[in-house]
Amino acid sequence: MAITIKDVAQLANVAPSTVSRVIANNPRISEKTKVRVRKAMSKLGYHPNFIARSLANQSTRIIGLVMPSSSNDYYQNPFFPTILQGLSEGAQENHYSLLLSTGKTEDEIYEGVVNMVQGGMVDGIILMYSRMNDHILTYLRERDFPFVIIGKPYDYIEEITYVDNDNVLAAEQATDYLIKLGHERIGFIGGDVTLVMTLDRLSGYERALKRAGIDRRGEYTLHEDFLHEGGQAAAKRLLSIEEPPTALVVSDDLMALGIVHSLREMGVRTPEEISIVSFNNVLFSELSLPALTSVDINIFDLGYQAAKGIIHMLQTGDAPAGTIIPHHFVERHSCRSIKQGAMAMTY
Amino acid sequence: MAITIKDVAQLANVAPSTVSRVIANNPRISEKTKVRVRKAMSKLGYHPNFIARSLANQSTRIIGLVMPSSSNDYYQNPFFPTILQGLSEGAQENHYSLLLSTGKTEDEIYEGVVNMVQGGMVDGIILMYSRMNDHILTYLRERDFPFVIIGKPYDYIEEITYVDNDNVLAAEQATDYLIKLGHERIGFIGGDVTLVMTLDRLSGYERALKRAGIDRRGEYTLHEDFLHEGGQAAAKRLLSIEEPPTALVVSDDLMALGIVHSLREMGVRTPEEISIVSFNNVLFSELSLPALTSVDINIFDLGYQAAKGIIHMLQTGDAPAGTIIPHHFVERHSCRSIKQGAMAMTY
DNA sequence: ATGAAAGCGCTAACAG
DNA sequence: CTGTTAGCGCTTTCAT
Repeated sequence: MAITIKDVAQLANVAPSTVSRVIANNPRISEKTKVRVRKAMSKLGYHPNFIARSLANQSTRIIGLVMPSSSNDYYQNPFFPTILQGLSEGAQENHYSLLLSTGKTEDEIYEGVVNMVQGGMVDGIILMYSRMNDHILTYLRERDFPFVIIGKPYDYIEEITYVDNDNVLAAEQATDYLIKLGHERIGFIGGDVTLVMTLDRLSGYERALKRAGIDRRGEYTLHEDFLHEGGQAAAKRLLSIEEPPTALVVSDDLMALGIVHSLREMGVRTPEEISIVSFNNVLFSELSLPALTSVDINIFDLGYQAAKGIIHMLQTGDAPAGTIIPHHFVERHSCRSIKQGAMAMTY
Repeated sequence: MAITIKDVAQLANVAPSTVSRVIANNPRISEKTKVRVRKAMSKLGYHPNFIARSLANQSTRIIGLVMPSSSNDYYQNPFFPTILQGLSEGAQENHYSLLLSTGKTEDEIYEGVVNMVQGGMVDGIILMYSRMNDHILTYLRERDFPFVIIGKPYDYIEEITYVDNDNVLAAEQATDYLIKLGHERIGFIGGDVTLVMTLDRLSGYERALKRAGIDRRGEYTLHEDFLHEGGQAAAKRLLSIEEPPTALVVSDDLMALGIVHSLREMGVRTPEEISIVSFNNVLFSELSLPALTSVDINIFDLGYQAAKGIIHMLQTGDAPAGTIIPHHFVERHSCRSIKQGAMAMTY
């Protein structure tokens, strides 16, 4: 058995409650005894027991992290660790810890969250994604349990604290960029259609086309899980269209890389024959060939602000509204102008 | 206040301890009362409180995860999330949770670990790296606290439970491969030199050279943090050598990508002018240009087995020895043969 | 300024 | 088979 508050109390000749007060740095304890107690603590190598404290306090200073159930893809994407780094830093600064949800299927994850919440393991939850009709979100709302969502809520946006980019605007700008380069046959390759992020980027894409007076073609929009097939399916589909697009807006760098790769295998070169702009600007976007033109969404900040947000909620009790993290466009070498007479922008 | 065991007891007309026994599915309770108690539980929506249980049991069913302090690089590398996925799956299967260490500096991390351990927050620890003279390792050993290390222990290898690849052999094979292709001027680009993994790969590289009767040249071995500079520094250094290497063994795919990129910018093409074999075989190794020849070290398994290992230790009390995860060589297009008369192996 | 005592919710002897 | 009781280690009234 480890050193407890009682051992310290005994050595310092005070009551356990006094030791507790010293730990909390209660001002009603005289400096003298504080010093004496602290000496006893370090002499014994005392360390407070978190579990006991949590039980008494009804608070653990632990934040639960919930990942989407399509975890395989999520884990593979550099998006995930970066956001985790942001969360970690935000938590650390306020002396909070992070508990990971495990579980592969949606049910397993749901159950895990219920255990975390009802089991009193966490003071708050961060949902690392936003999707439509999410059971977990509903559950947390019903119980009125503090949570922050990374991404734009699908419903009840006024009542939920979230951290997000302006994905509609970002996608609109990305599409605009392609339009300015002279492209009209522009496709959109999205990720998981149940994620609000995907929907937002799609509507930004549509808005840009509309404003430019370009008709949107159904066959130019693809939504699938291309990570594992490395974009093969998407590439084939695109090339089978009679009038294939000359440019693509791709919802994610890794997907973009897969598509570039597959198209190349089928003899279509980027950016010579097809221009691509993608999202996230992860580290390898810069290192790939061609280097990817990408929208940097400040992934780290997304995590950092989410951590700050939930901690703020827990400490003050009030729920800040949505926080929008700025994005910026990073032009590299995966797009070329197809205006008549323009120079090719190649690597 | 939430529903407690007492509420259930009252409704079911039994003592709290009986409810506790029903939760534990104690065989000494009659089916009748079990049913009655369970009915009461679901009627009230009872959920056991983890904290209280942990305090009484002196066990949390939580495993602490410790990442290296050079976290920036670590987080950026797809290695990290994949290993986490393995850990997560191994934990989930046994109903354990994962607590992340936060903290950027070595001191912060150390303090975090001490809090986890002495605070009773975790039953065991997984060190996600192995480095020489690690304070944390020493601390855990001194306290005789259960832990598993991912990577080969630098010291006391007989006394520590670990999960690792045979990195020496893997690097030897990778180097052999290049030698067989006719290369003699082979360089080695390692990562953090305090990581045992780096040392092992270096010695495998040296062993292969030695066996082939090739003198090792000091200037062919580079150790730096190339992630952020995208390999610029390494590329420059290599090209400044009078007789630059014709092939490289690179300790990590992401680094390899950075070097390929930088060399390309300086006019040196892979694999035409320089062959590269790297490690880890992360997803984008296949998608990059050229696709990287890489040693697949089964990252997921590394994590999965580590989780299994610590849980086994916790449940049985005995400490399994080292587990070696097999690796395999994945030949792609980043190397070419330079034997006289041989065909170039290009993409 | 400090001590005594109750209690956070659960488990585990010990009785019966 | 089930109830009683005493903790797990800490916090927090309520006294003094």
